[in-house]
Amino acid sequence: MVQSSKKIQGVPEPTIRRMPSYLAFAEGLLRKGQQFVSSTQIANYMNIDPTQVTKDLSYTTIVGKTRVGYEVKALVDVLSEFLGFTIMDNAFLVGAGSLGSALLHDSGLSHFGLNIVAAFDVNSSTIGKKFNDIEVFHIDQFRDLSQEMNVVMGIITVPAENAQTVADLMVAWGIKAIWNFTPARIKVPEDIIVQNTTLYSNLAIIFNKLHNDRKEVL
Amino acid sequence: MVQSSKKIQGVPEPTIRRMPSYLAFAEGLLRKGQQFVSSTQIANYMNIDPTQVTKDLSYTTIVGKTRVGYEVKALVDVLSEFLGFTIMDNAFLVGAGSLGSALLHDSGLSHFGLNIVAAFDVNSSTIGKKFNDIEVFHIDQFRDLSQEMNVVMGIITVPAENAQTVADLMVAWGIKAIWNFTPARIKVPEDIIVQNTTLYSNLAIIFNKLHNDRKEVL
DNA sequence: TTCCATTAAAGAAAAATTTCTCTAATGATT
DNA sequence: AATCATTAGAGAAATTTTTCTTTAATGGAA
Ligand SMILES: NC(=O)c1ccc[n+]([C@@H]2O[C@H](COP(=O)([O-])OP(=O)(O)OC[C@H]3O[C@@H](n4cnc5c(N)ncnc54)[C@H](O)[C@@H]3O)[C@@H](O)[C@H]2O)c1
Ligand SMILES: NC(=O)c1ccc[n+]([C@@H]2O[C@H](COP(=O)([O-])OP(=O)(O)OC[C@H]3O[C@@H](n4cnc5c(N)ncnc54)[C@H](O)[C@@H]3O)[C@@H](O)[C@H]2O)c1
Repeated sequence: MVQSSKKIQGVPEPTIRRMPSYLAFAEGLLRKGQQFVSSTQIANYMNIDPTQVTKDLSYTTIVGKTRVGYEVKALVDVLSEFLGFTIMDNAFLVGAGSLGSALLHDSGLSHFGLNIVAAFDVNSSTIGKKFNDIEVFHIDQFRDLSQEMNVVMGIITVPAENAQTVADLMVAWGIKAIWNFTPARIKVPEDIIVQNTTLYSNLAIIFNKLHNDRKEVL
Repeated sequence: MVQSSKKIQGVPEPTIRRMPSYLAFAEGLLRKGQQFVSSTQIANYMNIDPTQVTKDLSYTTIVGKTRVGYEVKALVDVLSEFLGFTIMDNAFLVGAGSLGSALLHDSGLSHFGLNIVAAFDVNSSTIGKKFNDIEVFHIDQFRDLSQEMNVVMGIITVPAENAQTVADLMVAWGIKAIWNFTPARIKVPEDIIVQNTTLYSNLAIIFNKLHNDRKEVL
């Protein structure tokens, strides 16, 4: 694949995927008042190898104490910081349908550094509504608002066939990253970050295991 | 990690994750009336390497034609079959809140072989409601219904702190696979299949790229 | 105090996944 | 008819990710 010439060997993607779960676990421990947590404990919770945990955490600045583990409070702080959950990024959501409105409702997103400032749709019956204090505007107002607010991310939750149209619009108005929930793959300029989140991939994995287990009667 | 003694080297998980997108693309081509599709075309759509596509498809029974590619209709059939989307599996959903009701609304799931037969909640204001013809029952009715219908999958969309309680309940009533949308990791017997779908992982990946790009001004 | 078991961390090894290379086939072009 | 360019597919190589091994540290038990 043709990539931008130099690719600064960053943090492995699987590592980044696991980190929000480490964080969620650590936050739980913090609430319960636990002061230290070992890689063994985290690994047990996650159902992975303990060395995987230490290796993952070695990408951050945290240092553990032999025979004790990591300080829970420090772990929460370091992971939040590392994952970029302490910086608030503004986002627009386009397609305030069933999935879109669920995302608007989700306060977890703002907890993790994503601030959805407005939603857009074309369906007149949803325009003007508010979900969790986020108002739904007509898509034509996209232009004006994106310039006013400092919006870096666009969330696409329209039907798959409209994904490209919406993506083009987002690119045109200077959005830097797109979180695409449709099964469609969108074409955007190279410098735009795209994250596809296809729930059906997860379904496929469950089915694969489920149906294989059925055959595997031995 | 301690795994069940023999692990029949199956299809790579990354491959399975890509397949639903191949399928969605092929279905689109089929609707447009295109008869053949090459790995190059698929790869271009997916933004991956063409040999990745041929390698992935080599796990299925389809055979391509040199200089022509794969027959679109056959590709759709083979992938649907391979991914288990032609077998209908029954599922229960627990937690008919914002995410839960979005999933109930989503007809994509039934298109991909998942038939949500009933939903459960504890909130009296949602009990009795219907989403997309799927009724919401009180969680206490879980027992009776799971025995009547042949339900193999449980979908968890309750707040994270209640995930384990719900999982225990699902296990107790003979469910084989759990699709967990909460950030919490649940503990279940070894033979139960668990698929965690944490949207915040995707968010972490976007932020990582977005914030790195900001620094990487060179 | 002495010993022991548990732990983080670093590096090596193994395993999994992706990318590259080559070959043979074949439709299209000259 | 001959040539060319594109393709699937197989196997090798490279890369990435996970797991294993070793070392050193240290809190708690004897
Ligand atoms: N609902 C789910 O749980 C779920 C699950 C997985 C994937 N998805 C995917 O998410 C996407 C949305 O699904 P949904 O269930 O929310 O659909 P939906 O029909 O409930 O919502 C789509 C919304 O987009 C709006 N819209 C359509 N075209 C638009 C445009 N050009 N500009 C702005 N708004 C537009 C519609 O008016 C509607 O409100 C689909 O691609 C679907 O495959 C949904
Ligand atoms: N909404 C989203 O877009 C979103 C995104 C990512 C992750 N999530 C996760 O999904 C989960 C649900 O989120 P949500 O936004 O739908 O929350 P929600 O509060 O809208 O819905 C939760 C529902 O579960 C019900 N419930 C609570 N305890 C229950 C129990 N013991 N048995 C049965 N039902 C019970 C509640 O009555 C409520 O209806 C959370 O863990 C959240 O982190 C949600």
